[in-house]
Amino acid sequence: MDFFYFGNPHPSHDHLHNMPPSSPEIALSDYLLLDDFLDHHHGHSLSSQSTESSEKATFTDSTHGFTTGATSKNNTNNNIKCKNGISESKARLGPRIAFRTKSELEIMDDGYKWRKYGKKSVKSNTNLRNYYKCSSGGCSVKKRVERDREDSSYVITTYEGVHNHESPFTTYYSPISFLHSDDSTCSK
DNA sequence: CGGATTTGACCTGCGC
DNA sequence: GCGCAGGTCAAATCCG
Repeated sequence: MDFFYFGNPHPSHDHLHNMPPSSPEIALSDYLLLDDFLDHHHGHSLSSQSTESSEKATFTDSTHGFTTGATSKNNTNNNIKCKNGISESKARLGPRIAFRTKSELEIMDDGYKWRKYGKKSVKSNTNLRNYYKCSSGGCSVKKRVERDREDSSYVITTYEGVHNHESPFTTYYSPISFLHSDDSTCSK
């Protein structure tokens, strides 16, 4: 089981900077560290497992690896597709990371460009689940976005895989600079 | 017109 | 083997 302190500042900062002036307040509230955990607990337990006091997340090297590693690419290349490519989806793309965000918006700009490829209602959650793929060529990272079953004001975002490219966001915001700066000092 | 989104169909895995 | 649930595909549609 992979453990990650999911404290990558990119999602929150980028999101906040890209919010329109009229957007409702959004606060990162819960970071969920999971891999196989997700397979057994689904959305319902996710919310109950999360902690309300985890606003301060730790930014670690593993998080950096999350953005720059190449394992997902290798996995994809080595995988043998069935005729419609579904087997690719069954192979693990890499670490799976989920976090819960209090937001009225489901789409959070995390610095990457995502293409929506599916929407589904699932039994474990009365809300619809949206499926996204990274739209960067050769990058097979996926994410699922769904509203918390018990509290629809929260959005559960699950990332699966590792980006094999830099976020376009890093052109303007270096991770290093984030590590050494206050939140309040972030600006474009 | 090209890229993004929608949505029904299809596929796979799993439990019974 | 069958049915269900979750995940993905791809044609149709939308939108800038």
